Amino acid sequence: MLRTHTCGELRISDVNKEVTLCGWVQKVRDKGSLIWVDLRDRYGITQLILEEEHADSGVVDQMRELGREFVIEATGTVIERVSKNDKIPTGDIEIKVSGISVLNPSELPPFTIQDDTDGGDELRMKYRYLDLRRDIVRKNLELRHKMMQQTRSYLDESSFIEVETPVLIKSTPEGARDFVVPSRMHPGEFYALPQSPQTFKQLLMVSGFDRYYQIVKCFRDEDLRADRQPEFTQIDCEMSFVTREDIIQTFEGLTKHLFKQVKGIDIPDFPIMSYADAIQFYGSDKPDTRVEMKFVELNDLAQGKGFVVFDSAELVVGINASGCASYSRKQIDALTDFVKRPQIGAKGLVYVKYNEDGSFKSSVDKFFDQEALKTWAEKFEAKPGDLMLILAGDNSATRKALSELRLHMGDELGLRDKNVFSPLWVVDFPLLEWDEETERFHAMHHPFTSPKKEDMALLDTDPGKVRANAYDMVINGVEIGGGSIRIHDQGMQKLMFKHLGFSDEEAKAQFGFLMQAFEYGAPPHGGIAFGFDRLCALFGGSDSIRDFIAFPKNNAGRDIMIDSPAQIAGDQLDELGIDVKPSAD
RNA sequence: GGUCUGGUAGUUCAGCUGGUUAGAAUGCCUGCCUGUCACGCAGGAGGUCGCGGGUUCGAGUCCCGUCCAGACCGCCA
Repeated sequence: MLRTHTCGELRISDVNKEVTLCGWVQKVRDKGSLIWVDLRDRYGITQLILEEEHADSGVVDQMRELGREFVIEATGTVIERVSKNDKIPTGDIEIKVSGISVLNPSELPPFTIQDDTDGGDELRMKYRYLDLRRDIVRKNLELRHKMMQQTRSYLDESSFIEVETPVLIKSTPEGARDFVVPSRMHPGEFYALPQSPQTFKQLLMVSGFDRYYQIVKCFRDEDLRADRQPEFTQIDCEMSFVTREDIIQTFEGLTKHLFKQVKGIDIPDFPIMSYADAIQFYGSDKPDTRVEMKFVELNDLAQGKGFVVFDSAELVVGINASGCASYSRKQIDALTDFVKRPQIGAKGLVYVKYNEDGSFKSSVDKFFDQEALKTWAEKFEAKPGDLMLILAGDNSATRKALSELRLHMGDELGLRDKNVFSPLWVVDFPLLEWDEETERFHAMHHPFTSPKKEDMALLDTDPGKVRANAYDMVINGVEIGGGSIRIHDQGMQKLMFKHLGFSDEEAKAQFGFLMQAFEYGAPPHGGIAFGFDRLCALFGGSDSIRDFIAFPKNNAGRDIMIDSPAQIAGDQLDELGIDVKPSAD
């Protein structure tokens, strides 16, 4: 070992020890006859000191030549500091340097290696290896590591077996776009990277593994977001001989275990909410329940009074913002602008102020008298001092818009605290969703999701009404995990493919191996998959998953450090039997 | 595919309704400093204002196009 200690471990009790430290030069402070160097490694910072008078002049010169991020080895004696620094754990001591050697000099880094770095995102990503030297980014990866260890420990103790499934698989037309990989040995044929190990884990259930998990990379060739990367990590799980309740119990347990072990927080049992309720009361299938403000529907009270916006609307619905009656005209105009943004697309916003004196002031006073507005307030359970915000229009678009407004008000009122965690299960999703473009149903979750027994009869009469044995875990408005009880009966699976518009031949070509497996004794089974990157970001208090991934891609799916994706050489293309069209421009 | 925001010194940014030689902070370089730890003090270097075109006597500033980055909508079984 080049070093005797790390830069984070020496304390006052180590005084007089001869030590050798290795690390990166964080900072040189040359005070003339006193020179300090902050030496940094993964474990912390230790201060080196040299007194010009009492030191070898060669060492002094070497010390003066050090630059930021030089890698050095320094030998010396641990001494107690004259003036201590209580901001760092090693602040009581420093190393009186007797010898120093530069293991490797460094170019001047393009940004400062500090928590409050002066570097912008693009620069940080281009020099990600330097960015990862920063404390806060490294801590995010340490958090990720801990989450991974605790996940494995919990699942291992619950008799789960981690099994690796292939990464080179087959493309399917359903769902997200696949990343494809050309095959050299089979020109014109392609592998696909898995969007999830779904079919393989179901096959493992057929094989009798009973409890499977895998912390696994998955790939989707879709547009990115702050919380979406083209390659991402799932905690993928499957269990046999279970009901929905068993899955919920097991993985609520995993989540509570992680909160306890990683954050030291005890989380009470998760509420269970139906998809229908989530949409009705929150306008979203992933409600942020840190915020109250449930939707209140006003069609019965607000329609037929001559206000054409309400009268012509499919839905009149609002929320009550507690204590916001004091909002100024300017603030309410800002809220109106917010809902009118093209991304939200509401036509306008109706407000009703419930003044402290018990009177009402609204933007629809022309159509509704004080008595009428009082009945609204009662329905909202509003109190004097509250502000009711109401939208009207087409059912689903209006709910969506009000959901955005609800979250916005939650932000304004400071209700979306990063240190508060509000998990819940959303269950009974629709099995099928009508797709206007292709004019057919497609599976909301995936085609292996089982319908609820009591809704089976509707499959032929009203397929859109059939509910699935599916569940999502939602925390603070983020979809953290989702899964379902699967179909294990080949007849049922065939029926499902039929409803999804697959011909027998197509179903066989795509998923024949699964249908065949179901003929050989498939146990009832179900599972769940967690978005691991999102879970880490949630635990780390961030909306973006990028800083919880060592080497993430940017908004356009590009890695600007290694500059990928990139073209490949012509003879590589030839070998693969691929012709690349010249680009359209 | 679309909407919005941004691109000016190594870096983070300011630069108003177009008008002398484009600024600040920080970083960097030189010198000074015996208790610094966001050290301090003095001095210095550092710019194709993303790129292309246009309007104008004159463009960092206005217009058009384009590239890059970020957030979002569509998309994400």
